[in-house]
Amino acid sequence: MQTESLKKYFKKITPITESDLNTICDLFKPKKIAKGDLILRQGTVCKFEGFVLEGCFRVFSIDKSGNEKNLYIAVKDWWLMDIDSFMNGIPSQLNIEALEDSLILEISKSDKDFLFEKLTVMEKIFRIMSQKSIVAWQRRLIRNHCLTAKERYQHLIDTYPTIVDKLNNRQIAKYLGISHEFLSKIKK
Amino acid sequence: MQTESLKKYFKKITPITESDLNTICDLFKPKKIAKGDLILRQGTVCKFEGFVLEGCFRVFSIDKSGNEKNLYIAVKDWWLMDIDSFMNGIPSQLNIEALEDSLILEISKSDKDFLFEKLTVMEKIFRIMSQKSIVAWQRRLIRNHCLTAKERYQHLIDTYPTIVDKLNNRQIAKYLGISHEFLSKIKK
DNA sequence: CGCGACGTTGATTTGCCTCAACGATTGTGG
DNA sequence: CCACAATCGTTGAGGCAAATCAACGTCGCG
Repeated sequence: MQTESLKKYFKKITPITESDLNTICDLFKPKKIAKGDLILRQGTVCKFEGFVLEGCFRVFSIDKSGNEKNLYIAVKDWWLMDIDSFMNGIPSQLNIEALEDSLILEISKSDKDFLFEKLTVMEKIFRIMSQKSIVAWQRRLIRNHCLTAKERYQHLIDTYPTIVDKLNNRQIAKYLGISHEFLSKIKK
Repeated sequence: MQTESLKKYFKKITPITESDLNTICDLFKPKKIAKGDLILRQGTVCKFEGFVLEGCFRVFSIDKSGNEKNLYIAVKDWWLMDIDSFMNGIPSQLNIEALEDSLILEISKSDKDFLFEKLTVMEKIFRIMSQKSIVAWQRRLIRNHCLTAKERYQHLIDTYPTIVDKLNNRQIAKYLGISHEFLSKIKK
């Protein structure tokens, strides 16, 4: 089953019955995305929440000078969405682009809201996921303040070697918040 | 009642019965903190979650060079804790210091876990709170990448004028991630 | 009064950016 | 399968944002 890794993912978060697991995962629909496709464009409303099964995406924003910044890179077992846009139905400030041919599981807002109403375990799962996410964002912010570009690059390699392998220098630079020329100089 | 603003806070997040509200808020205990007190020290386990009623705190970490970075400033209606340490019982990497004589509402881990088991609405409240928090952290990270120190300072003044009023230049600089000398130069 | 914390200012240094050039790699249409 | 364009990685020169270090005046407080 395509939902197998999603089920595994949920089971790691909290104990859950097989029945609940099926109810939840049945509403996630598989979707193939071709390399280069934008599945979310800033200014539009994010109508889906995606779980990556295969492939690689970048979630990025474009500032007023036209520079792209990668907020995060999503590979297997990562989530894709603009939370603010999805939750509140407002225009997104983020873009999501497939960096490879990819496969995701997608759920619509109405289906997700339905699950929140029907299954109490849904709230627990997403509460715990969200709290873990906050920790990660806080740590990343601290790293951005305390570490030099070189140290941040080293940390990235140490922490996510498999992600780094999938990215070219320009995407890595956009993630680290530096120019790709400077990244090239760092690597020596 | 001292829990009045906490109740108001929860009601804004999601509809909730008065009974549930009382069950939850009864387990939050008021606590006075004197200016300068450290209510959490890095290396120790965070055993509480705090909601600020009055006063002002800074949540900060100290890097290997001994530099302090303010992760955030908490005033009325903000939360105090190291989520990772509190959730998982591991040593904290954060410090929390009162910048003024303050008053908070505190709940212990066991009382909070009790509420999660007893009231399903608890999960919803903290799930929504956490998701809002993620949005804020993501935006802050983007600002740190895209904006200059001057622009970040201007954004801080525009967004949280009342917080800026409570802080001296050194604490503001530690929040913005710049030196206090440079902040002084920016302000002209 | 005297001390320590704070704010300011200047001189110097450094981390990183911008711009430009060039070779290497990849992708694509004929 | 090749030719060509487009994208990418590297390198260098020059510039700017911000850090560092040091000095000095101010203020609040014991």
